[in-house]
Amino acid sequence: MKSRNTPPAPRPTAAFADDKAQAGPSTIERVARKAGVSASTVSRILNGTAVVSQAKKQAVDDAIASLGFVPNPMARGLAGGRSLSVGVVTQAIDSPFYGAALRGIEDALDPAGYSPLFVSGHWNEAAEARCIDVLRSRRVDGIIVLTGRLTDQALAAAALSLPLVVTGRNLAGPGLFSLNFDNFEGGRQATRHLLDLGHRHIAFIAGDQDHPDATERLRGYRAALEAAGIAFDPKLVVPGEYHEVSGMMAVNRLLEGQQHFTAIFAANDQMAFGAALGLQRRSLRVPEDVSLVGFDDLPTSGYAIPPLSTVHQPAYELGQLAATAMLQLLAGETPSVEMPPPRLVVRESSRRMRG
Amino acid sequence: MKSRNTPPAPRPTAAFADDKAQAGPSTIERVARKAGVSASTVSRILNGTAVVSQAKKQAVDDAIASLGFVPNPMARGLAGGRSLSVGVVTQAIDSPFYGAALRGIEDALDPAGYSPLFVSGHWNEAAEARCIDVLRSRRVDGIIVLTGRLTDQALAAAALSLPLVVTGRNLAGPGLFSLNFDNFEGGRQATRHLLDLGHRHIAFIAGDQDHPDATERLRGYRAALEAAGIAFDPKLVVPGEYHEVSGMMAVNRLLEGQQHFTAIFAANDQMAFGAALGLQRRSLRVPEDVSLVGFDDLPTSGYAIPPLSTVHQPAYELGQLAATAMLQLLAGETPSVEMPPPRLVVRESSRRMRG
DNA sequence: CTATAGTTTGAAAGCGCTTTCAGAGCTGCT
DNA sequence: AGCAGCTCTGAAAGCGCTTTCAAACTATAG
Repeated sequence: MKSRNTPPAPRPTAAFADDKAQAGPSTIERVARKAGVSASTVSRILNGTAVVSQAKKQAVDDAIASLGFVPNPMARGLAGGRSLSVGVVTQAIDSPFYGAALRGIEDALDPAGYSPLFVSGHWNEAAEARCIDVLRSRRVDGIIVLTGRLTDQALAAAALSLPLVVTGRNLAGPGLFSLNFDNFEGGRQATRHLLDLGHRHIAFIAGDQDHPDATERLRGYRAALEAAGIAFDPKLVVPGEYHEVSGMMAVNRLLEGQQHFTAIFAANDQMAFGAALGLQRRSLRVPEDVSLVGFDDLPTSGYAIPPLSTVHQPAYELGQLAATAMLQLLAGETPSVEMPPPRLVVRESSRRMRG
Repeated sequence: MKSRNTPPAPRPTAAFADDKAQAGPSTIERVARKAGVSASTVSRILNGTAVVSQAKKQAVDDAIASLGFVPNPMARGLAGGRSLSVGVVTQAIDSPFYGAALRGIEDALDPAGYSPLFVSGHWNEAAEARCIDVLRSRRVDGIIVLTGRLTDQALAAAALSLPLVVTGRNLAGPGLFSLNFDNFEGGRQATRHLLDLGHRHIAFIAGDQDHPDATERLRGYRAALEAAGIAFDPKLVVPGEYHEVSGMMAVNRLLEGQQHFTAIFAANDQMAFGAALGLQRRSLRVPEDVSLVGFDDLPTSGYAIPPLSTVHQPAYELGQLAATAMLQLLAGETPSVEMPPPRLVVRESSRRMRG
C-alpha cells in the first residue's frame, strides 16, 4: 500500500498494534483501534457528521469512555479550520459591571463547546483595534465587543471577515449583530422617579459624551423633564467620566456654581458614589438634603451608605444574550435575542421632597 | 522528485508556484517561497531556534512584513506540543479583587507570547476540580489557581502533570509554586493601628475559617492584642463570609449580644461595608462612635462613606507575580518572585478614641 | 439472478507548523 | 591535498484531527 518516498526509512511510529491502554495521551487513533473501527468513523461519531451504525457507535462510545479520550482542540481547529473559541473585547476586566457580563458569556458559550478568550481594551480606541488583531491572530471564530470606543465603520469592517456581536450600539449588517440596552428609557425612569418624589431641581452628572449610552441617558433625563413640563437647565448638567472621582468633582462644581438642586441623577453608580462622598464632605446628607439616583445597579450598590436607588442593568444577562447571539451567528442563523427592559430599583438614597 | 502514491491522482493543492500575494491567508510556506528559503528556516527564525545567516533572516523578515504573516497558533500548538496558553482558575471573574489580579496576569503573560484562559470556580471545590479538567482538555501549558477551595493534595496531584502556581497557600513541590500574601502581618497592622488610636475593645469580623487567609488575619489580630497586653475576648470575634450581608449581620450580632466595643476590624472590605451599613442602621456613626478598618483595599474603598481605612492587598501585582512565576516554571527555572509586604492605608473610617 | 441506487465505512490527503536528520559548505589542521 | 569538525540549510516526517473519495455492502427493482 502507501509508499511514500523510501530514502530515509520512516521510523516506526506505533510499532505495536496492541490496544492495551498504553500511557500516552489518548488519540482518536487509539480509540479507533480499540473499538475496531477507523479514525474517520470515530470522528464522525464525535461530530455527528454522518450516520453510523448503532453497533459501531456503541463500541466507539465505550472505547472513548474507557480511554478517557478528549479530542485535542488544536488538532481539531487545525483540521477543521475553526477554533471553537470566541474573542471578547472588554473594557476593563476588573470592572464590576463587565465582570458580570463576562460570566454571562462564559456560561452561555460553554454548553455549546465554545470557550471565550478575554482581552481588555482599556477604553482606548487604538488598544481595542489591537485587541481585534490579537483575537484574529488567535484564530477565534467570532468576536464580541462590549461597548468600547471603536467607530461603527471599524466594527463593520471587522464584521466583514468575522461574525461580530457588539453591545451598546445600534448597528446591523451581514455577520454583525448589536445588542443595546434601552438607556433612554432608563434615564427617563430614573428622572421620572425623582420627579414623582416632588423634586423639581434635578442635577444630572453625565457620562462621556462620546458614548451613545451616556448621551441616551441624558436624552432620557431631558425627556422626563419635558414630559413634566419642567424647563431643561443646562447649568444643572455637569460632565463626568464614569468613575468615582468625577462624580465627586461634579458635585463640587455644582455647589461652587451656586446651583440650586434637591436631587442628583448620576449616569452611573460609580459617579453616584463619588457624588455621595462629595456631598458628605460639604455636610449635605443623602437623602435628607439631596436625593441621589444612579445607573447600573452594581453588586455593591445595595450596600452603599445609603443603599443606592438606581436603574438596574442586567450585566449578566447582557453577556448571556451576546454570547447566544454569537452562537446563532456562527450557526448561520439571524440572532433573535432581545434585551430586557430597564428596571428602576428604589432603595434609600432617594426620598420625597420635604415640605 | 517526490512521488506519493499515484492511484487516486492527488488534486493539485498549490498548482502554481507563483509567489504573488494570492488572497488566501499567509502561511509559513508562502513566506518561505517569497524569501527564497525553506519553511524550516522561517520557523527557525520565528522561534529563534537556531542560527541563521543574517542575509536570509533579513529576507524572511521582509517577506513576513510584506505578507502580514502571523503564525497560526493551532498549527504551532499541534506541532510543538505546547499551546502557549496558561489556564487561570479564578473564583469569581466579577469580583473587584480578582478582576485586578486577572489584569495583572494578562499583562505579564502577554509579552512572553502566552495568553491566559480564564475559568471561574465560584468558590466551590467540585467546580474548581472541573475547571482544572476543562483547562487540561484545552491543553494549556500551565495553570494558575487564585486562592480557591481545592485541597492541598488535589493541587499537588495536578502539579504532577502540569506546572502550577497557586496563591493564598504555602505549598511547594516539583512544578508547584505558591505565592502568599502575609495575611498575618496585615491583620496585625490593622489591629495595631486601632490600638494606637487608643481603642481597647476591638471587635473582629472573621472570614471563612476554612481559609488560610482568614485564619491568618485572625491570628494577626490576636497577636497585636497580645503584644499590647490586652486579653483576647472570643465574644468580640464574630464569623462572617466575606460578603456585605455577613458584615451587616455580624454587627447586629455584636450589638444584640451587648458587647462593648469602640472599633471593628473586618477581615475584608466587603464585610466592612456591610458593617458600616449595619452600624448606620443602628444610628452609630463611623468613625465618631465606632472606628472601622477593612482588609483588601478594593478600588471602591477610597470612595465609600466614609472612605475606608484598610490593609492594601496588591491584587494587580499578585496577578503579575503569579504569571511571572508561571513563566519561570515553564522555562524550567525555579520561580524567584516575592510578594510585597502588607501596607495599611489610613483613611477616614478610623479615628482616635474620644476622651 | 443481475443491474441499480443507496448506505456505511476506511484510506489517505492535508490543515500549518516544528523538529529531526543528513547533506552541503567552510575552516583549520596534519 | 585530505580529512575532521564546524555551521547553516532543506527535505520530510509527524502532531491529531476532519474530510473528501471511492470501495464495499445492502436493499430494491427489473
